Order: sequence, then structure tokens, then C-alpha cells
Amino acid sequence: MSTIGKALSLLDAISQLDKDIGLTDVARLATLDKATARRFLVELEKHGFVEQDEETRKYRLGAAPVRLARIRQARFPFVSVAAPFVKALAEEVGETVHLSEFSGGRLSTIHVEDSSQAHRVIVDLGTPLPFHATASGLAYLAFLPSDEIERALKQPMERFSDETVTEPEAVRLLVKETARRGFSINQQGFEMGVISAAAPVLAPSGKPIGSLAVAAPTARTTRARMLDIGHKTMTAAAGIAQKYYGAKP
Amino acid sequence: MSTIGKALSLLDAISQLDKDIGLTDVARLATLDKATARRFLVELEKHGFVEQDEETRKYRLGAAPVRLARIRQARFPFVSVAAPFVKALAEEVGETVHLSEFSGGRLSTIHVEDSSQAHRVIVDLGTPLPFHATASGLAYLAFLPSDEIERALKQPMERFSDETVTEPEAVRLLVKETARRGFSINQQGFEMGVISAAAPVLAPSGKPIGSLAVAAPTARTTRARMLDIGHKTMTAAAGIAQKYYGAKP
DNA sequence: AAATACAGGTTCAAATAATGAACCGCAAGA
DNA sequence: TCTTGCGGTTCATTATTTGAACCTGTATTT
Repeated sequence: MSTIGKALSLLDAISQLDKDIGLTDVARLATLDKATARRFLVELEKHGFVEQDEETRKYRLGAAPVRLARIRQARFPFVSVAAPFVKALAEEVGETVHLSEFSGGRLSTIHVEDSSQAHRVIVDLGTPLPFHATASGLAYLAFLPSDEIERALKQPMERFSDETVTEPEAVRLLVKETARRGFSINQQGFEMGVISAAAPVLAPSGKPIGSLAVAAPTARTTRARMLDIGHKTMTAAAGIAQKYYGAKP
Repeated sequence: MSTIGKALSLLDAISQLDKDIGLTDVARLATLDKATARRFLVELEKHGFVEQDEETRKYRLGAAPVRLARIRQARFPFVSVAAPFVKALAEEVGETVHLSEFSGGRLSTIHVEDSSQAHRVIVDLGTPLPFHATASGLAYLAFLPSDEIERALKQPMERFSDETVTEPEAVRLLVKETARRGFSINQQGFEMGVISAAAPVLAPSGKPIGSLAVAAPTARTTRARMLDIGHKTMTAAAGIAQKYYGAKP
């Protein structure tokens, strides 16, 4: 892997932490030598992607991405266009709704609207969503060209819970079902006790750019309710796509 | 410069463009060999920091910073805390107000609230604000420890307009005046026809983290009005700091 | 109070990755 | 048809990255 790739992976590792991290730990986490990690951190800090706490000497994500994100969103306001739909859907179904976007070879959560109920699913911002083990991932996969689906099915499939489907053949079936239905359902494949339904947000070309997903505790879901939620999610996702691509110059 | 630094500078160059750019052009812009630029772009694209238009083959800023920015803002909600103050100030003074943050060795605009007036100053998101030639920069400088001020004054000072102050001694005077007064005033030093007033947003330690600035067309400003605006900006900046540092865990 | 452990940070010879001139193939314009 | 300029690639040369061992300061243990 190139130096740049390694540095960006280090940044990625830091971004997935919710607290500051020391040099030794971050080097171990990114499987880099301490000296190498330090050089990368210094370089990243120079550009504002990382910052070091002056007191504790620990490192954390810096402010530079905020600037870049504002620029990106001025041209491609995906989150701001989608936010009202996410909120409306969360209110309609009374469950946590999250939006993910494909970027850097994976799907990551970029917006969350929590359910108003006390017992609700918590989704972390920035979490990478594995294609085979989440409703969002399946919804995304299902609308990819078949050669890209096959390529994704060849990747090793990590097990996240007792219910994770890790057989390529079984995943292929789920993907086909999702494509036919228009939305996906994932039962506890990522986290026990959570069932999700998701629909892709499609570009005019037909290519998915991300997913909209509802995550509910299994305790209050039935098959019928999930199908209903799935349909509503599909409608909302289509609404996002229409507004996002319609409003652009 | 390290490979990482070069790649991040390339990313920075791309971010400052408001349209897509081709390989040859971006290589020239970043003063890199075409082959080198391509390798960097591929690496940056793998991680989602850059994306290539499938049709035109041109490159643009990717979606990865959006994810990182959301994570950063969940912990340090500088923009979202400041936004209401920015808006209120814009309404109060009837001019364009912008917020900048120090990151990666420079001050960049991260939020803008346009004046409601037809004749208004346009501030671009993401624009780097030179310390010596903008009100924001002077406000930031003025509250730095004196050794850091001196270091900044030793940097070469670019001329942006006929009115840009480029003499270190003259800038030092402006900085001293700003420190005494609590806010800065910059008359057409960055762009002709624009006069600005700015105040720093200070951390509890006393270190500035960014600036709040009002930019008005010279045509409708008087010295008295700018002083009034300056005071209001100072109050708003202090409000941001109080809320930002008060609300944190 | 001395000893230990471990943190952040640095050094420099050895190992590896970055570099760029020259190249290819293609498409638009002359 | 020929030329120009684009995106993209190649590979011998060159410069950068690498990491074991090293400092130094500070908690923690004995």
C-alpha cells in the first residue's frame, strides 16, 4: 500500500474512535511503527486533519474535514436535501432512521434521526456498514450492476452476530429478493435485537449512491410491520433522489 | 515535503476549485508530474476524498470529508453553535457575516450568512483568509502570544489589492490596535470595495480558535458605523465562545 | 526514595516506495 | 488526413520511508 493510503487509513482509524488516542495506541491500531505513525500524524496535523491536545498529547480528528465538507455540500447537498425526509420518516414510523452514502469503497452513516421512543436503536455517525450484514448494504448491493455484485460477494464476509449471513450464496439470494422487492430487510445480522429495512437512493443513471434505513428493536416488530416500514422507506428514498437530482443545476 | 503533505496539498488545491478539473490541469496546479498526480488521485479516490466523473473523467472533491466532518462536529459543534449567532448578527447589521476557523496552519471560512440587501459582499466558503490582509486574520493574530505574532509577521505577505498592507511594521501596528480595541477593521486590504470588522472567538485558555467577521461594501459605511459593527461583532464572538465552551461535557 | 514501567518522541543505516521522461491510444479540430 | 492535446501507463533511476534501538520525562510500584 502506498504511503498516502496508509496515512488515510490512519486518519480513518482515528475517525472511528470517539475519544482521543495516544501515539502508541494509534500506532498499534493502524499496525504502523510508532515512528511512522508519528510522522503521519505530524503531516496530517499540518493540514488540519488531525489535532493534538496540547495538554494530554493525545490525537483526535481535526477541523479540516469541516471545511472540505462544507465545500462539497455546497455543490452536492446530499445530507441537507435528505435530512427532512429522514426526519419525516422517523416521525412516521417512530423508529431510528439513518442515511448512508457510498464513498471510499464503502457505505458509511452520514446522518441519523433518532426515534422518539425511549427504547430505541442507537446508530453511530460514521459507522461503516458492511454490504452483506446490514439492510443498507443489501439495498445498495441489490441495485448495482451484476458484475459489481459478484465482485462484492467474493470479498470475505465478517460475522457480526449469531445471525449474520456469511454464505455468498445466501447473500446472493437476499440481494435478489431485495432487487425484486425494492427494499431490503436485515434481521439481527449486524447487531442482535435489531431489525432493519432499507432502500437505496438512486442516481438518474440507476446507480445507487447510498441508502436510507430504519432500525427497530426486534421486540416491537412483526413481519407485516417491517414490510410496511420497508415500503415507506422506499418512498422516502425515492423522494430524496428526486429532490436531490431535480434541484441541481 | 513528504508524500502525504503533497497529496493533501493536491486535495487542498482541488477543494479550492468550484468545478471539476482534468488530470493535466490539476497536475500543473499542484506542480506535480502528471503520473504523480494520477497516483495521488487514485489513492485519494480509494478513500473517497476525491471522485472522478465517469463521463468527463475529471476530478472533484469526494464525499469522505462529509463523514469525517459529521464525526468532528458531533464532538466539537463549532459551526452549529455559532450559526445562530452568525445569523442574528447578519440580521442586526444587515451585512454579510462569516465565521472562520483556524486549522492546518491557516484561517478558513466555514460558515457564511449573506446580507439580505441586494448589494452585498459575497464570501466563498472554504476561502483561506490571509492573516495580514483580512479583518478575520488580524483579529486572530492579535490574540495570539507575541512570539507567534512575530513568527506570522516574518512570513512573506502577499498583496491582494492596492490597499493591502504588506509592511510587517504596519501590520504590527494594526495588530496592536486590534488587541487594544478587541476587534479589527480592514479597509479593502483583501478586496477593493469591501470593508470588514472582525473579532476572535477565544478558547477559555485565551487562545483564539477562529474569527467572526462582517463584510460590507465601502459605499455604505462610515467610520462610526464600522466601530458600531465591530462592537456588535465582538459581543457576538464572545457569545459563541461562551456557548461553545459552556455547553461542552 | 529508589526502581520500574511505560508513555511520547527521535535517530540513521537499510529497505522500499516515489518519481518523471517517454511512451500509448484516443478523440476533437484543423 | 494530419496535428494537437487529452487521460493514462511504464520502468529504470532516485529519493523517501521505514523501524529497531534509542532518549527523556512521568507515573506507578516496591
